[in-house]
Amino acid sequence: MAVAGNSDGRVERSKAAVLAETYRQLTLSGLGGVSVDEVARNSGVAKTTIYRHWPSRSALLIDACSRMGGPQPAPDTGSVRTDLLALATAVAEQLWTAAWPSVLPSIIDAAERDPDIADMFAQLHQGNMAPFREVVARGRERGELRPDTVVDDVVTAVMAPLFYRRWFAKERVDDAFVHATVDHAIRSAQQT
Amino acid sequence: MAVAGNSDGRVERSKAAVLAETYRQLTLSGLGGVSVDEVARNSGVAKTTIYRHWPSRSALLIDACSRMGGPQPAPDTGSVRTDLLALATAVAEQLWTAAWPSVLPSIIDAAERDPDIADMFAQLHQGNMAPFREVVARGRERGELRPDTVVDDVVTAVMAPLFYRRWFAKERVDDAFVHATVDHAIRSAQQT
Amino acid sequence: MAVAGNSDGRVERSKAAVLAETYRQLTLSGLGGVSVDEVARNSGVAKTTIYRHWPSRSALLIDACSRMGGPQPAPDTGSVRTDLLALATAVAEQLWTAAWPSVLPSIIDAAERDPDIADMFAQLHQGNMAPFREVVARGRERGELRPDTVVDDVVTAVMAPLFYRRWFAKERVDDAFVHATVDHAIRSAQQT
Amino acid sequence: MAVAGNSDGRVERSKAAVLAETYRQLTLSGLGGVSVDEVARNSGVAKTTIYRHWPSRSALLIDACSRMGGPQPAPDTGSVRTDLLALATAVAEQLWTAAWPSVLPSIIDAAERDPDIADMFAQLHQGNMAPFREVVARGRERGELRPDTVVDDVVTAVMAPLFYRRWFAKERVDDAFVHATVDHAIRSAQQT
DNA sequence: CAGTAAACGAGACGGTACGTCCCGTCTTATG
DNA sequence: CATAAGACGGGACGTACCGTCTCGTTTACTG
Repeated sequence: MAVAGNSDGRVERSKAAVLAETYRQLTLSGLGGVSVDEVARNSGVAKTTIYRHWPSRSALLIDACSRMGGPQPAPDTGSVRTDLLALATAVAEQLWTAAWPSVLPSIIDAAERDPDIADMFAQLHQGNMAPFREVVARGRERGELRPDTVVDDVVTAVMAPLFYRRWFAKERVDDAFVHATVDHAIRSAQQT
Repeated sequence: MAVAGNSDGRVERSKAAVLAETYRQLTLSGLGGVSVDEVARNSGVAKTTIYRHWPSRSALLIDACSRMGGPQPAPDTGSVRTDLLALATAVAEQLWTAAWPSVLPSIIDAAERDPDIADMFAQLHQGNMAPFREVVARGRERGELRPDTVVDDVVTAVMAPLFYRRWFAKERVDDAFVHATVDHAIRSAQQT
Repeated sequence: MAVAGNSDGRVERSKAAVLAETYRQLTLSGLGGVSVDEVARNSGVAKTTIYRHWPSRSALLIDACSRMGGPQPAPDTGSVRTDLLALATAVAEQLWTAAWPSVLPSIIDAAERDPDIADMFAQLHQGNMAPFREVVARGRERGELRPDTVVDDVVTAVMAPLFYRRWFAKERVDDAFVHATVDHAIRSAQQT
Repeated sequence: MAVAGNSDGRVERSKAAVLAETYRQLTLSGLGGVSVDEVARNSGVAKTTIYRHWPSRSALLIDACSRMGGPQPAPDTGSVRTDLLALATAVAEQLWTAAWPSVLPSIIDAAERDPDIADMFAQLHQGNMAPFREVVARGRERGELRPDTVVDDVVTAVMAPLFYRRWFAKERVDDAFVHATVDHAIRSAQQT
């Protein structure tokens, strides 16, 4: 029967090749720099095939984007501060060195007008923030933070300055900045 | 003499019509959604003329963007907190209601690869933040903030959460959030 | 196999439509009056497609021109004079009534500067003169003309006055003129 | 009064500069290769001024063309044959070496559709042929040619082969060809 | 010698064409 | 039935030219 049709490995191979090339262009030039023709040329997969697997350029971009920035594991040192510091330092490092952050603005831009992309980005960001939320939640349960602490507010307090510095101020953050930010965020959730 | 004479108003009229239409498209679809042909069609200005005034589509976009978000006047109530609250509330309001914030991500995206656009954006953002910087500097001089306060850090502490909520979390901020953020930022600069 | 398969008739249809419209414009306004955009508009074939089949406007013109003035069959009445008269009369008729002769000057003009067009025109004219050459050659073999007759000289003697009258003198030739010209040409090749 | 207004030499100077540059472009690229903008650039005369003196590009071209190929003086050796030979040899020489013959096809092409250009060309050609007509007429008066000789037919018989060889056959004519052609033309007008 | 009118340069303007690149649809032949 | 190959219509890009226009300056003749 071969109902699922996965027996023929071609589909997987095509999709993989297309996504790989799409990802490559994505990191080079952002969402707007991805050309279906170019993807077809460089991946060796025919344009027809691409449009068979993804209904539109947009869908392909969504698919490729949603695989970006694989999930960090949440550290568990027993201290919110240490955990958050580890996570924040890693994110700060990536924000200025990895390829994928340069794609974020174009995704956010597209999300501004395309609900599907907005959904994808929400999920993507949700995934990326998961370790932060987990670490904060654990800290609250351990009593390090006030029981009425709103997890997202703490996460926001940690992440927002990093993103801001990456894209609005152009200055790269150093360890001191990350430390101060994390301390600041925690203190807010500890104060009476 | 009067060689440079602008007495022929055609240039002004053309430029104005083009910039207006460009701005319109900009707020509708971001940087990537602006088409020179479309601008020509809707503005009644010939494509040739557009290219006579701006050497490239990019230059036109830069010009149009740099006129966005006119400068807020800096309030001076005698209290940093009140001043910052007023400014932050206004910005928060605009972030979710005005047309131009939806263009920001596309600008930031373009800036990621185009140095000219990066420069324009730096200047634009500089301009938009000026009142904040002024208000904070005044507070520091009045002794409301520690003398070693770094102005930009305070501004970052106020703005970052607003931007983060606008584009990463999709939740609109309320007055309570703005208050908390401003208080938080000020407290950091007051603590011993 | 059949790799090259022309089974998809679209190419043929596109090419035909484009060439037809090009020919139409050609006869109306000469080489210089053919506009690719106009051809695209009137033929219903997209400009992109036109440039897919011809690398440049020039190539399209060359292609369209080289199909002009289909080959006359060479008559064979057994007499050079009768044969030549028939051919020359037909040419004279066409020179003043058909559409394509009006294109010749623009081709000759272009050939003055563009070697590709010069080649095309040489071949085109070669084709148009073929029946004349054949008829003269046969007459020489039959002994009607001296054995050392240079075929091209006879053809020139017949054609040159017709062309001259068409474009330099504006007077249309009549049968008497054609007769005199042909007789004259033949006599030159018969005299001792 | 100063009605004629020619006292101001600027008009003459402008016209001369424009015509010179036009002529230069004309011989380089034919009628179609003349660009008013380019003429303005290279002549130092403003486009406005050009259009002040000539109502259209076409008019400028007509003006420039009509000054081409200054009038040959008609030789008078006392023999039609010698006179014609001199003239024909000179023309043959020019056809392959001078600059202006390369413009003729584009003029003829334009004449095909533009009556004004047709008139200009008729007059131009008339002027160029004048010496030939004069020489033949004198020969007829002297009795060298039959009294019922049609002048234009003799001129045609001499010129047509030269033009034909220049533009249809690409082979340059030699002295022998010119001699044969002239002899041939004269003989036709002598025969009973 | 001041005033006027023509000629001029500089260049803005709307419009059409050029040839290229991309998008998303389509048609066909091959595995 | 997935695929490669590629034709197709459509839209945008940035450049060149055409002929019209507006403006301020120079030049020469006038009163």
